[in-house]
Amino acid sequence: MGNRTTLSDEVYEAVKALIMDHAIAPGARVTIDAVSRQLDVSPTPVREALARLESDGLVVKRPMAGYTTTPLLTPGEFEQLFEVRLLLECAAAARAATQETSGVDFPRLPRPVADRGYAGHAAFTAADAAFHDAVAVAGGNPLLRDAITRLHAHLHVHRISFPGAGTTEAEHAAIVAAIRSGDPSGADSAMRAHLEAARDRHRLRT
Amino acid sequence: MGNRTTLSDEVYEAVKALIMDHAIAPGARVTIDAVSRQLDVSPTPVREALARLESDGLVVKRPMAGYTTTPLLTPGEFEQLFEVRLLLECAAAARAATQETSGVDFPRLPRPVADRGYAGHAAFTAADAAFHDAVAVAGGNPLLRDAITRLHAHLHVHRISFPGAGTTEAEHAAIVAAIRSGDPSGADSAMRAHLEAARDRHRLRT
DNA sequence: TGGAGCAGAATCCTATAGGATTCTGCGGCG
DNA sequence: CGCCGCAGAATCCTATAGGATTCTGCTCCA
Repeated sequence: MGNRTTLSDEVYEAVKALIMDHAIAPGARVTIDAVSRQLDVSPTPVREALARLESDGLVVKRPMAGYTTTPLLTPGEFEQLFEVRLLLECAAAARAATQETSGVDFPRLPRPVADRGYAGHAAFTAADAAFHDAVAVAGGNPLLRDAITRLHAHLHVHRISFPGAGTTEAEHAAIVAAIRSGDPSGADSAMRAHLEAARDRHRLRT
Repeated sequence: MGNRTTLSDEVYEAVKALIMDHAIAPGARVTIDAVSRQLDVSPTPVREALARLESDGLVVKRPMAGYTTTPLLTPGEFEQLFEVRLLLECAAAARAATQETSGVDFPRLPRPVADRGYAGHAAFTAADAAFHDAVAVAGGNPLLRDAITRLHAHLHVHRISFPGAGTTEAEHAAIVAAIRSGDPSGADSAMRAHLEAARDRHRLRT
């Protein structure tokens, strides 16, 4: 079949989802055989997927002793993550305001209706990640976007604290408005305000 | 034997060196079998190493069609890279000036002797990378340091243009002086001046 | 009681084999 | 002359097997 996706890629996504869903506890061992049995594939693609996840910083390898998931972000690392996000994402938003973005679609968030359980939270996280990625792309600097992507900010934040809806959508709208009106410093400020508010929202729960 | 390094890691470093040395041309195909024969290992660890290199952005995978090295940076991407470096490394230098760094060793560059051979250039690149990494570490934000590392800036620059010694050592000394005297804005400026000068030096040769 | 030592089991690491897919060169046709 | 289709070869992807290393639990001794 003209399947354009390889088994290694599917395993990669599956294991990433397992980590995100807390199906694998933070700091727990990830045995290759266990994953291969659970997903009913051979160890080879699992090994390949774990190698990539290690580069992503989601698991760590100890030679001859297997992989373990990275522990949750400490409060200090949480602050460090947002410090880097402020650096990169504010710059991307400011750049986006100088670009032609009339045809760009900035995804909206799902309505923060009453708790839909885990699935709802996961969908919210995914939509928020999509919005931030859209801003990064609109910045027009692919290397900057890659640097933002490799932070895996949403994944790490999701692991420690399921996002609260709050006023996120309004903050997003303010960012989009500043970008579309061609106001770089306004976009920078709006993104900064949004990230600092999000940081405070999540910080409350730790 | 208590060998603390696994074959996959050695292959990873070996292939990275091959790319850096232009032993594998930019944009050329990297066949798993060829690498495994050349290094005299089985394809499995090669596959694992290439998966990691793909996460690093040094090779790209096309499903069912193998890996190819990433092409050289275009002039546009070169500018984008330095834009991100300015964002991250200036912030790291400024942070370093607020930290206790009396015991930190900032590596010096090798004397820019008339050695025009490849080994000399490679040593210069390695020493320059070590200096910039030391500044990133001194910044005290491990996540910021990781973001800088993942840019693989020195590797990409080395591929397109062997570094010219120039006045690099003097610029480095200015950065160290600002950091040690606890002057964040001075460190930021010094790093900015250094990166912009380096950018211009390399830009001349493209 | 607490720590060192050892045997068994589990796991990892590497090598090899077989089916599926893609790439390449050549001939035929418009 | 240029484009399409096809067969052979090369390559990739996955599965399985065997040797090497680490982890675990128990026993023994100070």
